[in-house]
Amino acid sequence: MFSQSEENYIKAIYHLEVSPNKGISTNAIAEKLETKASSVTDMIKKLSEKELVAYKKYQGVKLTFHGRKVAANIVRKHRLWEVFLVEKLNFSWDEVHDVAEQLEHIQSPKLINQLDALLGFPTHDPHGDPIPDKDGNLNMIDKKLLSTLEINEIGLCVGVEDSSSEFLQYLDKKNIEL
Amino acid sequence: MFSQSEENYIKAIYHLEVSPNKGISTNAIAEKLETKASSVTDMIKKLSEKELVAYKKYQGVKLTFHGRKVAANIVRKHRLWEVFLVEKLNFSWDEVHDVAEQLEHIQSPKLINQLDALLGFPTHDPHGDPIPDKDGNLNMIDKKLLSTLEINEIGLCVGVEDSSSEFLQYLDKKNIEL
DNA sequence: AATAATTTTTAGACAAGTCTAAAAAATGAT
DNA sequence: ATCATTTTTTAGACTTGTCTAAAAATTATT
Repeated sequence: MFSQSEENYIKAIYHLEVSPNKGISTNAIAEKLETKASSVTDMIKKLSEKELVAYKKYQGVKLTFHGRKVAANIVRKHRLWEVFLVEKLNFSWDEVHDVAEQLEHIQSPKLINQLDALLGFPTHDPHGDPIPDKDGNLNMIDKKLLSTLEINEIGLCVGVEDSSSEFLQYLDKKNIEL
Repeated sequence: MFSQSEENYIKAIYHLEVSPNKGISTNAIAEKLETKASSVTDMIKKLSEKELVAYKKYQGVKLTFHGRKVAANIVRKHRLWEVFLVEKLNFSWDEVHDVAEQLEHIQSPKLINQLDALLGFPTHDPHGDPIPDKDGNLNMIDKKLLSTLEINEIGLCVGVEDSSSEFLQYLDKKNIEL
């Protein structure tokens, strides 16, 4: 399997890939993972050897098909654990991230499938983000920023961009929930 | 906190300590962790610096009070996760060990306390082993008759049912004492 | 008690993952 | 198009945890 570091890099690249066209810059990854650009270069080489990413010097990096599947699986685990923490263990939605960050690295397909079942096959995590299925696919829905809504325009709040505790608590105060 | 390796060593020493009197040998730890004696010596030095174990060269190693608490907490987590896997995720008792081995390293006191509650504060894991409480105490002393011990099962003799002289002298002859 | 066998420790090496500092490539500005 | 700035890569070093091989200490045997 993959080391925790490798998984963290793969996931970071996955999250940075808005469109799968252009490569992700070394600096962007370094910033996301709070590490140094030189460390990113090193790790990218290893991921490239394992064919999880396509990499050409100075050109940034892209996930391969296989890499994207691996990433989606990590995200799937992360989000299922978040649902578990909120639904079963009474965590609030702003407390789950750090723990889920650890739990996502647990290696056991059976564990995840049974957890999925225990939770009733949820489609979204507590922040409203979609949970990839076993094959790494997810159902996209069209979202717009709350700040771009017109006055009197009606919408259903389904997710947040910023999942910091401060912001989530601010939303709670404003009685905005998913 | 402690690294996974450190935690694994602490737990191994904890499990090897049948009576807290004599030190655990380097070789015994190496065998339990399927590693080499030289690696054990290296790690023991680090644990000793952190005051988790008391160590004197060539004399074996013993957990400190603090070390024993840390160990009990890891065992607590391991066994609670085992209960979770069996009770909530339909694992069978012989499937849980490897996954629990991973889950025991997750760092979140709230997670463990909530899990404990979800499971109804179980006192024993699916193998019948007792679960330490939050303070690391094994409240109920699990007593069983010596005659019911399996071959190679380890126990600490804490009392006798029959206190006749003949029986006690028989125990002396077998070098069994409290 | 002296020697043999075993256990433990030391010394030196290696892999993974990270860092700093410097070199190389790409990008931006005049 | 050239020079300056930014980004990326390389080179070398450090930490953690491991290993092998050899030295030192302990334990067992005669």
